[in-house]
Amino acid sequence: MPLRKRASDRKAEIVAAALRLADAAGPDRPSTAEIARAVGLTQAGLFRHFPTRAALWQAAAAAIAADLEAGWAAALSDAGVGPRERLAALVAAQLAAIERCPALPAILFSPELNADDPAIRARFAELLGRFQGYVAAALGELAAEGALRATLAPADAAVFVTTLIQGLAVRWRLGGRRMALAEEGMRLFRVQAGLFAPEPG
Amino acid sequence: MPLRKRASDRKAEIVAAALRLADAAGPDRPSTAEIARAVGLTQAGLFRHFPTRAALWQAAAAAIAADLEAGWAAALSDAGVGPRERLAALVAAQLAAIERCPALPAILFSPELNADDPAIRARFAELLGRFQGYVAAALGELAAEGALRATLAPADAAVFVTTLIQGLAVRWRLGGRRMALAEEGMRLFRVQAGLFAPEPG
DNA sequence: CTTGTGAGCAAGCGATCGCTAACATATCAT
DNA sequence: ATGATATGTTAGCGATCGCTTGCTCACAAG
Repeated sequence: MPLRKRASDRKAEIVAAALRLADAAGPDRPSTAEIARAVGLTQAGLFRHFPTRAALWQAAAAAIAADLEAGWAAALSDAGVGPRERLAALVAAQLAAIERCPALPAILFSPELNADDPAIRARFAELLGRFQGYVAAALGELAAEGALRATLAPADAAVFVTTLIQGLAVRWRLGGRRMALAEEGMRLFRVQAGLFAPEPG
Repeated sequence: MPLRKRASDRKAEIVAAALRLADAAGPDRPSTAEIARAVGLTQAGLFRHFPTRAALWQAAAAAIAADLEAGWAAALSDAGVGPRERLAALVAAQLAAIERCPALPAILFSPELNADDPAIRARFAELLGRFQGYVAAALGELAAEGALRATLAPADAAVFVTTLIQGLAVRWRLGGRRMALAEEGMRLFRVQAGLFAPEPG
């Protein structure tokens, strides 16, 4: 094993450590010294790879965006059968992404990262909007099929779905992650989807 | 007007300023200097009223708890007619509390304040559990009346209700508070409650 | 009018923050 | 083998952090 790692590997390592630490301390919270220690570097060594602390978090934001988008793409492609399966795949992908990076909700929704950096803020807003759009689109197709209650607007249903995911993630985090997020999340999602179905009468 | 204020007034003023600033910067974020400037004191003057910075946030947590509990008590008492009205009153009270203190969700759910201070963490966990309990109890009564779908467990329904509130609060905050939280929240709650009702057949 | 106390300020402490400069060495290309 | 480059280190900068010290003075009680 080489004593020194390639810059690309180090960058990924640093970003991963930052996200891991952010989960415990809060978004934007871990200091450069903490992050450096986590990857076995001196604090100054960090600045070989990122010109500034803000750049580090921009890279972290980009990594998050890439991970989310990959998950959505997979959900939208291999579940091509119908809107019902596509919706479930989207929810599953989102829950899986949160399990992979528990700091994700805190990072996406917290003001710390957003406040300072308008670029990150805009990027995250666009990300959240995209997911909301995918969910709403699937629900719209369900409505067109008559698979949604007449009294339930697809946009409202999308709010129910996305707030359920986000709320469960927060609950999972606060509860010390004792429950299995994906399993419990999909169970509740199926219950919710059952409520969306039109009355048989 | 006296040049100097009574300590009790100052304390309340300081706590209010801290909560107001926390909304913009994130929980636990505003420095003692910022808070002091907001109330027209020097940074050192702050420590006449709170022995430590942590004590300030403990007082803020207590203020939040008192506000929430007062809202719940009102909702539980004056809506004594039935579980349906009680549930709506609880949701309305929670939305109103969030409108009064927009930093509330961030403070309740963020790790910054909780991580350092186990006392605050426990207090907030108890608060959230209480609200969840009130909601679940009302939904349980509805179920006993046969006013809930047979396939819908009251505990699951309570998750849907609380995650809706919390999710809307985050959305409200991120969207720059352009929507009217209470109005939109109650509208969506009513839609959701409609989904909970048993099928007429 | 005096006096004790409570509410405030100016100044500065040690620690930590993000970041830079100067220097060192592992690794790669030739 | 050797020079160039990339990946590190040590040391330290200025700013800011929470907090303490020593002092001032407004205000209420006697």
